[in-house]
Amino acid sequence: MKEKLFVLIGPTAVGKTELSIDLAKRLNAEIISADSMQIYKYMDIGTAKITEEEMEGVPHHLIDFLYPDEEYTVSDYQRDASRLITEINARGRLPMVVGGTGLYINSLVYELNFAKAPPDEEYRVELEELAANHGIEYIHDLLSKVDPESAKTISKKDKKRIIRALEVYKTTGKTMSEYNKNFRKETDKYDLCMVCLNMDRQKLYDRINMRVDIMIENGLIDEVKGILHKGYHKDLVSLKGIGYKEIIEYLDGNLTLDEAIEKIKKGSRNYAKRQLTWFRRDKRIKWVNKDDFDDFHQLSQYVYDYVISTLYK
RNA sequence: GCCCAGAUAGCUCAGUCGGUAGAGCAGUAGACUGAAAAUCUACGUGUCGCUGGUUCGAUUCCGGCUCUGGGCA
Repeated sequence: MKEKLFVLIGPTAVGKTELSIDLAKRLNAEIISADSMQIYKYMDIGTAKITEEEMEGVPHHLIDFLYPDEEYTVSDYQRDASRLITEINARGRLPMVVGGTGLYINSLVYELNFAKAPPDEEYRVELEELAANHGIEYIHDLLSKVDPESAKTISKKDKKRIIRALEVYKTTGKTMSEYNKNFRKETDKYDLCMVCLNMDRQKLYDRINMRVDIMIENGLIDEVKGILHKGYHKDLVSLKGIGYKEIIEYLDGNLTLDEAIEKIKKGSRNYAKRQLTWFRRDKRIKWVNKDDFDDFHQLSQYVYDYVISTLYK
């Protein structure tokens, strides 16, 4: 008998948290977060992290467990979340993955076996410098020589992917395209149920804009200042998150507060759209539009029934 | 009330020496294999404010009107 897994995804600010708690209580579930920013301590307001009270006793995992300067990758997430899914099933409870980070989700529901090439910081720096001195095209040419197949699919401007592909080749001696042979194979490891919560685009954008204003009111600026005062450097990956990088620009005097706020709103809107693009391609996902329901209770009941009928038939 | 400047894409504006128009931003769609809230790709038709006139032809020139700034009273 396969392990059960319920995945609840959706764009930022759609209302996943509220729904997840209601469902978790009724489904006897534990929540595994799939959010690449909520993993960090001290980053609460800007990531809209759930509070202890809001959890209402539902156990949460992979949230608030790293310091902002700790490195954590998709591969780590895959390992940790898979282990938790097994443990929670063993406890006789339902593991419920909730979040919006598409790559984290895919690491669980597709057979992504990441190339056995952990990040090589030194080499990355070396390539960054080459790109800075000779242009990105220069390192793209390097890639063309060792892995023409990948070079063809990676844009000449996509520095990050070019570097990663070169890195994979350097550490493993095999090309990225070789590792990509089994690309996007759906996992059959789990008895799976996936739901994506969505709503009318304009309403979603209104909610996002409003939520950013509330974050500012709730003290996002002080939160960022506090993190910097603890000695964390602004170049950390964690502080590149939406809401953090812009407030840092404001604190540095490169933006006015209004400009920073507008930038956070726009960044969040664009992000929400990218999330939807990401989710759309997985045909296993059941889409649920909030606008189709009169109230929260009706929505929750509908999703509950769907989960029961797919996982416990 | 008078004078001046505007009115063109969702927004800010450019432009057409008269042949129905294009930038930035916003937005839309897509990609994504160890940084992923990251990174990257593609996409520009709108009664050129309304209404008369001149003209083969007006968004463009001329008149009137409406509205918006600013100034003078």
